[in-house]
Amino acid sequence: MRVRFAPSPTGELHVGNARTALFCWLFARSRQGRFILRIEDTDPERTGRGGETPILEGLAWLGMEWDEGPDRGGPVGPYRQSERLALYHQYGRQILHSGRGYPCFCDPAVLAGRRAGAREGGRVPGYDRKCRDRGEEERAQLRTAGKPHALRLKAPTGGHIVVEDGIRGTVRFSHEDLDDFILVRSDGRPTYNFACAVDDHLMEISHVIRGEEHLSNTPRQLLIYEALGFPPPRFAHLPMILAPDRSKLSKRHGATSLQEYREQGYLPEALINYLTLLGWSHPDGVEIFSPAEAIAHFSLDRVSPSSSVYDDGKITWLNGHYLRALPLDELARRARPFLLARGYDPEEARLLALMAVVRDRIARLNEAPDALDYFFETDFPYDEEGFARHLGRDGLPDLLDACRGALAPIPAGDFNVVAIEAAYRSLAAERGIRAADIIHPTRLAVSGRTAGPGLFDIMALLGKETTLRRIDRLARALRSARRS
RNA sequence: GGGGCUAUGGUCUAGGGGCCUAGGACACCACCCUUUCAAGGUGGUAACACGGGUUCGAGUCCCGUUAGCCCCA
Repeated sequence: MRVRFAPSPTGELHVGNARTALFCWLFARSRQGRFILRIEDTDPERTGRGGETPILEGLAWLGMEWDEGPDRGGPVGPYRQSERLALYHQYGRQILHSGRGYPCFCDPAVLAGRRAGAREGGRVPGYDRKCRDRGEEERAQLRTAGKPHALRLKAPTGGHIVVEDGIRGTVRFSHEDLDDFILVRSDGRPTYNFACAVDDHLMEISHVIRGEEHLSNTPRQLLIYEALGFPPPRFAHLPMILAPDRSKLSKRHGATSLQEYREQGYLPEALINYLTLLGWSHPDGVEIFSPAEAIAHFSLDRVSPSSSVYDDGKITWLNGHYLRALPLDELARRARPFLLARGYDPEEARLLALMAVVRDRIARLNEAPDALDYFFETDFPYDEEGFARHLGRDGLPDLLDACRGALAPIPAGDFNVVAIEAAYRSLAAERGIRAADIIHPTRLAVSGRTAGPGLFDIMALLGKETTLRRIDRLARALRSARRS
């Protein structure tokens, strides 16, 4: 079993491509096969500045190790199409000499214009086969005249061709709908279909698993295999991933590249789990599982044929789940860079304590700096609504003074959750009020917020001195706000 | 314009003729827990695109329509 993932080096690994790679990988691993990486870089327009590095990094980040590829070689290299040009030319000549193809001298610009015209006129935009029946003499003449030419396949004109798809079953295409398409352009570059067929054969690919957008290309590739006398591989076309509005997933829908997911604090284990669920289902209906678990149960017949809409809510939920499942030190290790980016650089022990207190309240690592900022900032603002609400309570500044008084006797070294809570509960009891009546204003005082971790946890983490200072600060702010 | 693929709640899906008064997950709503917010627990709302067939019986098979997507580009 040999399966390949063949991305263009666009400078980023798109989620759709990542999912394709994932299913190829799962399939290969589930069948003790080889997972091969091939870079399709013959089209300069699709070959972005970033190149292939982000793609390799993305795959590695998700934990999909490949057995052969441009960076590590293998028995059937090279693994970049740009380094295989001679091969395409060689097989192009074979097709030409065997009479299964012919040189086409038509001007590409003229053909493009005619295609556009045909489309508007409501006619079939296929090639009219003008060069198909030229005599050898005429061809030689044109060639010596230096006229540039492309190589076209002499496609069958009657009957039909059948694609046996591993996910969709039998798909029939009529030969009439396939024209004499180009194999090698006049500038020497192979077309996608040609390079793909030649490479898949030479690389001994047994299963071509790719996106549904290539299903319509498959009969063309089958024709190439036939012309070359190659036995065709098996095919399977994966459903596409759509944006919430059912259009193609693009940047305006948020994160689309793995790099972006990483920057937003998604965990690779959550992403890979989510992507596996997009189009495949575990036979036992389980939704949370490891790659190893997926490999153990993976099969193409559990892949759904219909395209799926990417659901931001679900991946976020899954990420939160994995975040909570992480051992605390591991969570801290992963969160550290996100905190550092904000200039927060706590000691290890403190970081662990902070993460313990927010881990249930964040779904992505990049939320950590916001969730923890008041532990690092001193002049944080107060939540407006919260401040306004407390402003309306008579005697609150005095009550805050009482809170301070209740906390003051606790030695700084014993300023822990138990001691603080005891002090607050007895203060509330003494005054005959609910603990909540002092807890809420205190929360606003120490964090500026109305929501967050348990108040006693926050105070203990802040320490006695900072806690008291912040209680004073709010009391002062309330008093001056009431005066004005 | 032609060809192809697809069609179960808002979303991901289970289902491959009777086990379906259509199951699970996310989201949503309610309740519980609780100092807030989360997390967690419990419960709930919500779907077989439409129309024809085939069959004793169709979400499941066939045909058409519609819609979405893909390819020729």
